[in-house]
Formats: sequence, C-alpha cells, structure tokens
Amino acid sequence: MLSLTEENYLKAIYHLSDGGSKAVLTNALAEAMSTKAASVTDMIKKLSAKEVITYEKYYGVNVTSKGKSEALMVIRKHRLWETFLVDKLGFAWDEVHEVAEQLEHINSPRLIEKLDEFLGYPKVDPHGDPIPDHKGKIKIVPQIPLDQLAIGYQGKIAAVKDSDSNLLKYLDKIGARPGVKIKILGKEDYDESMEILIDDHRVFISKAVSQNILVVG
Amino acid sequence: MLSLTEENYLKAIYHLSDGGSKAVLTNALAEAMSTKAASVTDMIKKLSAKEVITYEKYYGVNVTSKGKSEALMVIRKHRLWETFLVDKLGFAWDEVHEVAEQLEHINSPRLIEKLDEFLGYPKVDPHGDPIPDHKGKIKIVPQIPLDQLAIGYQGKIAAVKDSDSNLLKYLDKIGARPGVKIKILGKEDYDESMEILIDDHRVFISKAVSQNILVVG
DNA sequence: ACTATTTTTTAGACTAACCTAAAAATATAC
DNA sequence: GTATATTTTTAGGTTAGTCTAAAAAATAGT
Ligand SMILES: [Mn+2]
Ligand SMILES: [Mn+2]
Ligand SMILES: [Mn+2]
Ligand SMILES: [Mn+2]
Repeated sequence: MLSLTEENYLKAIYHLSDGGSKAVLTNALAEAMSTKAASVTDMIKKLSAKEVITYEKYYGVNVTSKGKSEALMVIRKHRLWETFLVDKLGFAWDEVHEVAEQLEHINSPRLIEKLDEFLGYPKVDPHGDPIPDHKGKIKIVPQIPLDQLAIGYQGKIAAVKDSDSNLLKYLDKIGARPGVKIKILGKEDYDESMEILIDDHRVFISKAVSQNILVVG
Repeated sequence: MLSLTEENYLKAIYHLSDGGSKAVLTNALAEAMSTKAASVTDMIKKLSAKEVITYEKYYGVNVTSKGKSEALMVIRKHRLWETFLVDKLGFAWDEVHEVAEQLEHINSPRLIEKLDEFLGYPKVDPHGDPIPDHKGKIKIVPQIPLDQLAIGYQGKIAAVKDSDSNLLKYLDKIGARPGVKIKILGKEDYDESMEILIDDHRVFISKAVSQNILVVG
C-alpha cells in the first residue's frame, strides 16, 4: 500500500530512471517533485522500507521489480484516464494531464479494468504514450526527440511530451499529432531551429519545440 | 479550499443535519466518521474557521450557506460518478458507493460539467437519490421510509439507502428498484415485518429492510 | 594530496489528522 | 438543589510529509 505522495515519488523515480534502467540522484528527484533534497531523503527511506526502490546513501536510488510494476500501474491509470477524457468527454489534449494526475490515484482494480474495456483497450494515450496492459506489460518503441536527427530524416510522429499545455496547443496548431508524417527539410546550426514538413505542410520550429516531438525511425 | 478529510466531515454534517435543517452533535459526528469525539472537536474548529459551519461549544454545529453549497457539490460529484459507473461501465448498483467515495474528491469543475453532459444530465443516481445541478440546486421530494406506513399504502419506490452492498443485492433480488410500484398487503405488529407487493410480486420483508426503502406518497 | 565546491544527509521544527486520558460543562435523578 | 451520569472539550502525544540550517560525504581543482 503506497500513499498518494509515495505513488507520485515512485512514478517520478520510474520516469527519471528511464523505466528502471539507471540510478536517480536526490537532487534530480527534488527538482522533479518541486521539493527540497531533505524531503526527498526522508521519502526514499520510506520507499526503500517498502521495497519498491533500493537505496545506497549518497549514490541515489534504483527501482525494484516490485516498484516497477507499481509505477506501471499508476502510469496505466494516468494514460487510460487521459484517453477517457479526450475520447469520451471531449477534452482537448492539453487539458487532461492535471486531471489525470488526480485520477491516477483512485484505487479500484475493477474500475480500471472496466474503463479499459469501455475505451476499447487503447494501446496509446492522446499524446502517443503507450498504455501498459493489466499485467503492467508495456510496448516500448524506441522514440527519438526530433532535435537529435539530421536534415533528410523522414518518419512518423510517435508521441509528444504531455505536461506543458502551451506546447500542446502549439503542436496542435501546426498539426503535429501522433501518427502524422514528418520530414526535416533544413536545420540551422546556430540555434538548432528547423524547417520541417508536417503532413505535407511547411513549418519552422525552434529547438524548444523539436525536443518535445518524439519520432520513430 | 477544503482538504479531502474536511470534505468528508462536511458531507457527513450535511447529511446528519438533514440538509442543514438541524444542529449536529459531536458524538453523532464521531460515530458517523468512525472516529473519536476529540478528533471531531479538532476538526469542527477548522471547519468553523473556514466558515462552512458555525460552532457553539457543547451545543453542536450548523452548516452555513457556503457550507451547504460546498457539501452539495461533493454530493453532486458522488452521484454523477455512481451514475457513470452503472450506466457506462456496467457496474452493479451495490458496487459503486466505495469507488464514488474516492472519485467525489477529484477537483475539476470542467470534468464534472463534461461528465454531467456525457451522462445526459441525469436527475437521480442509481439508488434514486437526486443529483444536485451545477448550481447546487436539488429537487427535494419528501421521501418516507416504508416501515412508517400502514397496510393499504400504495405508491412508488423513490430511492433506497446506498451504502450497504448486501442490502442492495437483496433489494435487487426482490425487484425493489427506484420507480417500481409497491403496496403494503400486511404488517405484523410484533416485529413490524411486512408482506408487500413489488411490481405485482408478493414478498415478505423485515423491518431492517423496510426502513431502507424510501417511497413517495 | 590537499583544499574548495557541490551534493547529500541529519537535526530540529512545523502542520494536518489522528489518538488516549483527564478536566470541564451539561444533562439527569432523586 | 445537590449528586451522579453523560457529553464535550482540553492537554499532551503520534505519524506523514514538509521545511531550514548545519554537518558530513563525495567530487573537482590545482
Ligand atoms: Mn499526462
Ligand atoms: Mn499523456
Ligand atoms: Mn453512494
Ligand atoms: Mn447513491
């Protein structure tokens, strides 16, 4: 049994560790949780006592396999609720993250299975992020931020970062949605801004934007 | 801004005061909240500081008009979520109360308006309880517990008490649902058990059951 | 290798929500 | 109207989660 706060810490650790593949440092977690390092140290002791992370003093924390599956369940709930809000209630994709941050903590296995069924077992959420199944299994497709690719790249938008509402509104305006074709036409060395083709439509974007567009090769 | 715990206390006060029409005593509230009188005294000081109740030492609390509208919003959310769970997700009516106790604390005015629209602006929840509208207005139809009526009474089931899952399963089995015709055929003085007609179907029920069936005249 | 800087942990304190035990106020009984 | 019983409040303490300031460990610079 994790408290709401513990669930939020665990989820942040899971994301910062890239799905459990590397250690997370105290300050990085403090930054992500908008709190102080001292509070983080307190919390990681608790999470470590509950065996969802391992903790080596001064060297950061690692997620255990128990921790991974608990984090994935919270992520599953978050993404299913986002899908519900967009597909069924008509929310825009920039309006759902904050509400899903609350809904992801509702504790009812039956509710989440019924919701999944009601939504038709969606594979990705409105931002293109994969939804873990009821066993916590998640299809990881390697996603590359657009700013790391060169002129001539051609592919499809897989997902976009979902926590900044203004970014999402802008991406929506230029038509940058998951599944849409994309091509890099030009790249400026000085500021890494780009000229791209989105669904056969020319757009100039800064690095601040290209960083948040994730594509598949 | 009320905390989750404060919302639960306020809702309990609202119900115990019959919608704000009488004072609520400390012990009654402690009983309802499954807590101790000392904890209640602490909490009512906080609620009183937030001006959702008035508090006179040793004489109980009363809900203010601000408190009433806040309580009604929580009740609105509770009943809309119950309706969602039954109508859209296929829950049975005895399975929804506990989940709605969690969902009623999700804070997003837009969510609740969209949900109301999605459900087609329902007037009552699955148990027959009226759903306050977005302004907190609620249609109060005087409801009488069946055990308070005499032989010969004839009318319609308005609502049933919703927090006991076993009661609801039983009521469902005998066909006692909101909207169904009901008639009292006989009543035993000794234990106040009854023979009734539910939708032209004869059933014997104890007082424990008839207390929880609410009818309109 | 030693000092300076950065990172992390510890120490001590605060608030919300809860508890038990004791004191105070109110209600009841004769 | 005084004594007893009941109800409510106060006093003091606990846990979860947070904070600031100080101490300790690790890292970097020369
Ligand atoms: Mn999100
Ligand atoms: Mn998302
Ligand atoms: Mn209910
Ligand atoms: Mn109900």
